[in-house]
Amino acid sequence: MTNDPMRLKRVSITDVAKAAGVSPATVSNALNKTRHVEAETLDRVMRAVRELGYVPNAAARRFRTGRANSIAVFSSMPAPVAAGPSKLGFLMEIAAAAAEAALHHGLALVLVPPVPNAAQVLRDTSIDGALLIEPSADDPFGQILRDRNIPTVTIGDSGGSDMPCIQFDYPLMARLMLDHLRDAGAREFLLVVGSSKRATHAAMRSAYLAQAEATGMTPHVLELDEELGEAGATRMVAEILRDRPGVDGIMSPVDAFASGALQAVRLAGRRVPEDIRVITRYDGARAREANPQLTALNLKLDRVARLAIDRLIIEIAGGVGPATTPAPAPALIVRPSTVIA
Amino acid sequence: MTNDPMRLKRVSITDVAKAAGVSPATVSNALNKTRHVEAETLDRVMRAVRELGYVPNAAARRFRTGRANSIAVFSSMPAPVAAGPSKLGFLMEIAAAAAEAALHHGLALVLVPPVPNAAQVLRDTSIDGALLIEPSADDPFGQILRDRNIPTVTIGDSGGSDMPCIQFDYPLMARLMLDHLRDAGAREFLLVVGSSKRATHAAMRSAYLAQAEATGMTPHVLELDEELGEAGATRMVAEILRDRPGVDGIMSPVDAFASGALQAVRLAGRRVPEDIRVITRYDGARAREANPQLTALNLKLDRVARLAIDRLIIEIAGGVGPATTPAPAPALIVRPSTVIA
DNA sequence: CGATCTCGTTAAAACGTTTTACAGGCGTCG
DNA sequence: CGACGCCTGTAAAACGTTTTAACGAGATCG
Repeated sequence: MTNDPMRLKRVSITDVAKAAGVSPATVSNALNKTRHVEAETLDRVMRAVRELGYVPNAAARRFRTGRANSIAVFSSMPAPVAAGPSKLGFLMEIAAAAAEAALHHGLALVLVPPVPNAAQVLRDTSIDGALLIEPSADDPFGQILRDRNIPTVTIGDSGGSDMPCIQFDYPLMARLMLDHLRDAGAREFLLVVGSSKRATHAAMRSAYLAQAEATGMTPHVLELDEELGEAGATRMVAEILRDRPGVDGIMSPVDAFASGALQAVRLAGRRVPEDIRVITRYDGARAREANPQLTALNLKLDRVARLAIDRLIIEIAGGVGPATTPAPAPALIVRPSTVIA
Repeated sequence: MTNDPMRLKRVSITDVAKAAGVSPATVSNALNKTRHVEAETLDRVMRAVRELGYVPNAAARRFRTGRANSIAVFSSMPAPVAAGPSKLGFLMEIAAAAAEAALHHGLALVLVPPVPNAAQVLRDTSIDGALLIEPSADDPFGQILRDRNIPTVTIGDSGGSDMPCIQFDYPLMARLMLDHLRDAGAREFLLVVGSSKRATHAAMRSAYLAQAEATGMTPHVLELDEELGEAGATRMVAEILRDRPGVDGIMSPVDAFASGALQAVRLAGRRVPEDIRVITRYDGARAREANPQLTALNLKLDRVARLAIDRLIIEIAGGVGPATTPAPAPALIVRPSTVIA
């Protein structure tokens, strides 16, 4: 019924109007309930809609109203440590929960993986708002989103911008990891962070250094380009293990680095966790499938994603909301990489 | 520069035209390279664009051209067995790879999780095409997509429709699983399938029955509503294990069912794999994080997703492509749930 | 009873872009 | 030299919807 053989022109609101004997404006009002229309008229309109199989042109509507009914989720974490086809990570976990939450508010979620030409999404498709995951201080997506003033909520940390943020408690995360390493018996441990300007690295580093000073431990900080990914971590950590035989613990906020470190330990012929304990922050596929499985933090990303969507809705509506919303407290998940089963 | 204090009206193509002293049409042609414009004119236009900070209105463009520059990925697998915030699955794995591939072609990917109001995405946002994952014969999304004649590529099986398809080799999948179970020593095994009309269930069932007949094995098929998810599988499989003490193997195309079955075996006080071997089809988080880890198939979903995107591009362009494209052959991943380490 | 208000409806404008049809200039060919 | 074609540019239409301003009819009020 709805489409005739020769791929006819789609039926428009004026066709409906004509069929129902009313004006296009009335049809619009009837469908969107923007103004009251008399019951009898409404009925005629609805019947015409049904008979003609009218379905509103989303593109035209979006054009006219300026509302896109969709939001995007970005992450500037480079591919080697973020999502990859087989290594679903942070981004995808948030995307899954966010998509569901967004849909609940009538918004579609467009998924923007960390590839070089990702910014073109902002040029070629219209979105009402964006989620930005753990931006660095000089985040490229952050720049563009701000320039276009697209309502944006950041997840983790605002990266120094004034965008609203679902704030991770980085100090608490660091403390959980540090304390657990000590409790597990480590006395001299290595911190592996990324070299980007992300809050997670900075916070982890300062908490680590503070603790080192307090306990008199000699600090070892390895700073790694995130592009190097897991293999890079293996290589660099192996070097350190050779130079600093006293190291008996490794912590990293980046799961790819931790899992790379695990490799390095194995290659060095040391045992996990007996000789060296390894702990990471993000409990993703890498942590759970490592051998031995990695102790990590439950970041409760599904709840974080929902909070972010809720906050973004406010922002899009032009309402005023809190500059930062605290994320739920992370919880330690103890696994065999730090304690003997 | 780009936005003045009082949140001024966005600069449009006519503003640029005025500033450059040309017509809007020329600006359009200059930007899109639809026609040649003289070098000197082009230069004036580009300068004006830069100075005014013009950025084309994606919504208007999409409205005018009818191209949305985005595609959607749907799965009608109910939430209990498909993606969930913490159980990233089939859908998300394909989405991740598809998003990357799509972006490569200048298309954004909108992620449509299996929630009740998912169909509204088709009403409220415009898309050029869709990916539909393993549709059942009476798939609700399939219906709508066909009605609206939105170019669609199905993944796995076309669900009886005439949509182009990246075809899984279900018989081969079944054979790999059946043969491996036998090789691992199982002699009387149980097949757990969903009750929906999906090709995977039908193919698995018929291969199973054929093999049973050929080898003289008494067949046990458990058909389960997909909505029941993992817990439902545990309950029902437990019952069967009680009634049929001879069962020494369990296979299921659905990872949630297999992992539920694993629970049932444990509850029954039987050992995996010594007493009962368990094998599943989809190698997702559930399979890899189960205890013991589940033997499964590598479906090479990243390559499947890329194939699907390539095929969809053709379909959107109105070109003619193959009705079915074979997916790469699956490969068995042997894990402790079927053989002793 | 005239003025004012409310209610349902409508005509027309507006959104920003691409595209179509045309115009003028200039070179080329017959 | 006229006809024709090519090249660069432009005016105007078109896309389908929402929104604004206005309109007529009836009700209400002074």
